[in-house]
Amino acid sequence: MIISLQLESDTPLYEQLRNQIVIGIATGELAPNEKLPTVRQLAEELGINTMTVNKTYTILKQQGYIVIDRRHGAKVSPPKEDNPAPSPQLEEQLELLIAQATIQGIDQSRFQALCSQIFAKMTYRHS
Amino acid sequence: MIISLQLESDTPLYEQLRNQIVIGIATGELAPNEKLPTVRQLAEELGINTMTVNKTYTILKQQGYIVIDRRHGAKVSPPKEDNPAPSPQLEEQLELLIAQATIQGIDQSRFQALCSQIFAKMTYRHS
Amino acid sequence: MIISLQLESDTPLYEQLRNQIVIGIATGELAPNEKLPTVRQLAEELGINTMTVNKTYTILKQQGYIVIDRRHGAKVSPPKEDNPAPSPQLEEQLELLIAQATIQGIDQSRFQALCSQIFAKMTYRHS
Amino acid sequence: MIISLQLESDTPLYEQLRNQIVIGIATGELAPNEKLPTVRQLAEELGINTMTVNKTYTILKQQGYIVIDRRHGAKVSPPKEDNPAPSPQLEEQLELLIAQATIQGIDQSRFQALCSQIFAKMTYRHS
DNA sequence: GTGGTCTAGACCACA
DNA sequence: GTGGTCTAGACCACG
Repeated sequence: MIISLQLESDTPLYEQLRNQIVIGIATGELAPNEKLPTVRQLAEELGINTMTVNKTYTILKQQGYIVIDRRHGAKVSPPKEDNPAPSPQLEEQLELLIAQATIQGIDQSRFQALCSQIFAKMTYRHS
Repeated sequence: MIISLQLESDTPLYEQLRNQIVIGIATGELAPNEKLPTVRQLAEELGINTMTVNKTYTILKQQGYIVIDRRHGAKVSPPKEDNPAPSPQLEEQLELLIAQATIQGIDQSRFQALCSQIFAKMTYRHS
Repeated sequence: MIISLQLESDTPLYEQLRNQIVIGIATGELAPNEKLPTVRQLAEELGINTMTVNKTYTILKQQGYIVIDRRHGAKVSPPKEDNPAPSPQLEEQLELLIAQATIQGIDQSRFQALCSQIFAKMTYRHS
Repeated sequence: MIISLQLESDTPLYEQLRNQIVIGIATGELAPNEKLPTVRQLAEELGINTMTVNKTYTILKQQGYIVIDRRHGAKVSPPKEDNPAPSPQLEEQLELLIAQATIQGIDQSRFQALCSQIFAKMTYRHS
């Protein structure tokens, strides 16, 4: 999996990293129960500090995306059951996103098409 | 227009303010070419520092949501022509949002329904 | 409020600190909405690193014990409503504690007396 | 006796194992002077490293819960005489637990009821 | 060899 | 002046 960090960005490194891993999980590039690279490996590979990677892993663990097995390191969490109730934060963020899209001149059908296109990339399976 | 800030939130005040104004524009609560309160008025009304409001206005201007006329203060930008090409940032944010939704167990149809629901809320206020 | 850390202990510093602050809140030594010392102050006072204190504050914030206001630093959270449903972890920890007490030869009435004694120290108020 | 370990838990394996054995002793599931399985047996049964089990036994011995006889292996210690003086660690842990409960909004009567409930569960298994 | 903890010191974002 | 982020490098706990 390819990860690219922008050092000049205003979003912190640990958050950029977290986001890319989350997307990796959703697209299936990182399969459920797949082992993630060790903190040190990833830190060296990305040219950043181990503690930054460590923080990312801690957050991903807290948010339930990964699981840390003391014997084998970090693994992707097994998939969740279907949950039809979206979290309030998700709704809030989506509302803001739709507001911005609307002002940009993107109407509903265009937006829904964009969603479909992104969903097509996500091959996440609930096996 | 009612603006409520959470002083204890993780998102900075200037960003909360920016987001609420963006939503206000999208819903039509703030009409195109409508005059916004002055920095000082808004700061006092919200009980926050003028520099914070100033930063918000600067960002909104940079992002094209408002125009600042030295003589008449800040105004909401005129509406954009229909633009079928979404900005890269929008796509990126939407991708992350959809990734998180997918992992939460929300499937495409459920997500699209949520979008429709939010669009309906906006259009309703609009008219 | 007096805080004493044991550097030789096997419980990490940030956890010792977290525990003592929690007890401080419960006893009322730290009142609701009271301002906590800044990260730097506390770090210097205790002779430890700022990041250690920072980690403690982050955890306390995540667990809802404190709230971080960007303008004024960290504050004790306002008191919770009465909640008669104990968390599963609390039950689990209490079960282990009671098991150990039982093996030590402490019977139920003695244990309950000990609880009463500790409760007497807690002057926490739901104002 | 059934022992279930969570490999992904924050609490180390040797500690999980130690806790479950302590509870087993308190409930009477493991009777005084009962022989425990050998380190190798238990390790194989649980699918973990022998060093982990070894560490658990060492700790249990240090804390007086078991005695290790080189000829006959590990046995549960004989019951203690009634000892009305709780250990300082116990008090400390209980204080922290009660502090957390208090802040959660659980009052004394509710907490005492919870204690009674747990004592009842233990005594029930005991008899 | 893994992640967890801690340090000393630096710079930045926020208000 | 506050907390947030990041670094380089060290040591420890766990298995």
